Amino acid sequence: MSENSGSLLQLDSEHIQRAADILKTVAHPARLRIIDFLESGEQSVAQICKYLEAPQPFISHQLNLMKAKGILCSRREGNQVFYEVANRSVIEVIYCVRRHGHNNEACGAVSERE
Amino acid sequence: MSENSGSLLQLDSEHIQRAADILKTVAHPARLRIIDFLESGEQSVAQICKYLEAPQPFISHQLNLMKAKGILCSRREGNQVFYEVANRSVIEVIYCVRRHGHNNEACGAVSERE
DNA sequence: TCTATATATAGCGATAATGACATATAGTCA
DNA sequence: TGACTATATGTCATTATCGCTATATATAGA
Repeated sequence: MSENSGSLLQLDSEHIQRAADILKTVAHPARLRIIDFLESGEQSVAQICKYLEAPQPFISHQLNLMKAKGILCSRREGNQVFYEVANRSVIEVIYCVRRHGHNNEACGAVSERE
Repeated sequence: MSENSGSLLQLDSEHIQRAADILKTVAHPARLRIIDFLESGEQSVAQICKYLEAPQPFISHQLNLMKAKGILCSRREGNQVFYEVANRSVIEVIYCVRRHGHNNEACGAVSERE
């Protein structure tokens, strides 16, 4: 009855849309590096800026994007704001992609042409 | 010395870029559904079109995008072309995202506002 | 209150992704 | 060869994303 008959991942359209949304948000070099940096624990905006060597408004924007998607959460302490990864499973996603990269390097599966 | 000191995921800029690229390609409802559909094995373009109820040029475009990134691979048989997932780790990525979705549903971590 | 610091938001031009459509190519069979 | 089926490609308007700059807000301390 459902549109996903035959789907082993059991993704209905709602889950699909949500998954695409999360993935799209993570699929950005700066945001990946931020998540990577936060993997070891929370960091202030200033520390993240320093680590990525990027302007503060840019970082703030990326942080807010990820926070809006529930990927990060934040905590204010004085006039600093600390961000951390809200859900470890996002880290897992990146691990998977990294593993994918390695597998592909190994077998040279990147074929741009036929 | 490297730019990723402190990074536990050990992603250098090359890997970061590649990971972002893969994720960006996967981060699309139609492409997610295609991967989902192909999870159980190869399918022809026509079968994928039927499953997604989408026009053939649209599906072909999505398939070619994913093939170019090494996510899918294809095989011609007569005048049909069969596509399959080139690397199981992409499936893992989707599993992770799905798990992420579930975790977030459970704890209601999606906070659009402060 | 004023000032300094830390962070967030708004506006904008450039660029890229999306999806629809028309058309081209490849293979099969008569 | 020609007709037919299956798939791929090109064009294009719309929309979304990107990253920069200027500015706004929030907090702390004097």
